[in-house]
Amino acid sequence: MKKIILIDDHSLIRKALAVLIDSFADYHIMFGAANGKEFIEMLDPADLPDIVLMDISMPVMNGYETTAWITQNHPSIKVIALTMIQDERSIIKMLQNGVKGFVMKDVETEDLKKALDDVVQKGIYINDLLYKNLLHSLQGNAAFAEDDLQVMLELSEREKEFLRLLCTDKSYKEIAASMYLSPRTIDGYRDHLFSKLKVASRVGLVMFAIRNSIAKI
Amino acid sequence: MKKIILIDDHSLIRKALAVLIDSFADYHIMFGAANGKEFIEMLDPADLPDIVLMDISMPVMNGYETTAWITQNHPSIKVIALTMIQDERSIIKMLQNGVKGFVMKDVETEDLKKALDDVVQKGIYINDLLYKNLLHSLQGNAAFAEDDLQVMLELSEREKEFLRLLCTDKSYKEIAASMYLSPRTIDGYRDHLFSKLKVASRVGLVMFAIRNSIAKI
DNA sequence: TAAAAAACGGGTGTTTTCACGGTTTTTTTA
DNA sequence: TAAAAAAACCGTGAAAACACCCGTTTTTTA
Repeated sequence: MKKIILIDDHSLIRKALAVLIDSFADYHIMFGAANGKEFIEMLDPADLPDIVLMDISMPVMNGYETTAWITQNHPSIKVIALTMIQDERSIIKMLQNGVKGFVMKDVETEDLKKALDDVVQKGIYINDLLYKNLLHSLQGNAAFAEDDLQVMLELSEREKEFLRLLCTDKSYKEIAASMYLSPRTIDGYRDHLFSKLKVASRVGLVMFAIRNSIAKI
Repeated sequence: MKKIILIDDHSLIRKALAVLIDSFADYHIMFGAANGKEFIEMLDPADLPDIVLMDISMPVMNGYETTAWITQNHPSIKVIALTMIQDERSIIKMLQNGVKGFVMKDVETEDLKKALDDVVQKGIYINDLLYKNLLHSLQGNAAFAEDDLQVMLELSEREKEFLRLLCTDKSYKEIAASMYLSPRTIDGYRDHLFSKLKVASRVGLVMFAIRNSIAKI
């Protein structure tokens, strides 16, 4: 009997997947969490799961960060990513953080079962050539934002929100209004990020936000 | 005997591909061009090729623009894209512009032959599941920069060069120095692009450049 | 070859951004 | 629960960005 934890901010999806997976003979759901932070709080180090099914985009602590944390702290846990979209950058970033498989959210029951079985038996699940290609192209591709990863993990939600707003035509004054903060505070955010991200202008911050998918293109 | 034209700014690649393709029994190269502009100038409307093998990144008139022109003006010509990288956005944009197949530049001889045969016989060449997936995801994906395409085609090389430089920490003064222009001229470029791209700040220009792959992330 | 368009350079003034110096309040954590 | 860390806040002045006006030269096109 393999133990599974679900992490997804949509409770409906958690519920549906829980029912589905509990119907499989060899698997049962330990619990579900709405995001990485909640997961870490609920996790009992004395009773670890075999597999974590993880959504990528979540508030508070997203799939990248949570996968990185699991790989770091509990490498025996296998992470399978739940994705809606087949975005190359997301997939590559999840692979870099140690994910062992991908399952589309609109997947058929058998495919989900196969993903679980494969990860248990082979340690990895590749559902089609797309990921093989990506995996392959990843190896020959050194031009990735490796350096950014550590910095990314140190950003607060408020800072990420600020970075998203930077990627618009808004002035700092307007951004301050959007965030219900004084323009002076925004100045502090900016100056702080300048030194944290080692850039010297708003454009530098924008480029960082884009590179790391904090802001949508 | 099918007629082929090669468009690639690297003359060595043109040469190599020409020799290779001329060795195939059923194909011969009409001529090669270094970019889209040169191709259009050399093209004889009374003697059109069956297939154009097109590089994506070229100076003066790139693969997107040239493919769009061909699809518009000579829809009977089948375009096969020559790519070095499997970048999702590039592929989607080429598909949107009417490309009929993709061939990696480091492809095996047989694969190139098969691409040509498939495009002649079936009208399309899909070398693996990657592109099937992309094609599929394209249909369900409305969130694409359709509106930008027309504007993109109206940008001069100098403007694109300027947009690339905008995506850095450089000030306008430094950009002017890089382009060997007066800061006043740069001001003009900026103001002109503001109205052309309907944005009101440097960040707006940067976002446009990123969206349309003018600047690399 | 005249007209149109694109590229280039300029002046002036306002607004925004950035650098540098800080303080106070809230939240974490040892 | 006290100390440390973080988040929020602020003033000033110089530098950069932006808005709006303008003319000249080169290239394209009709």
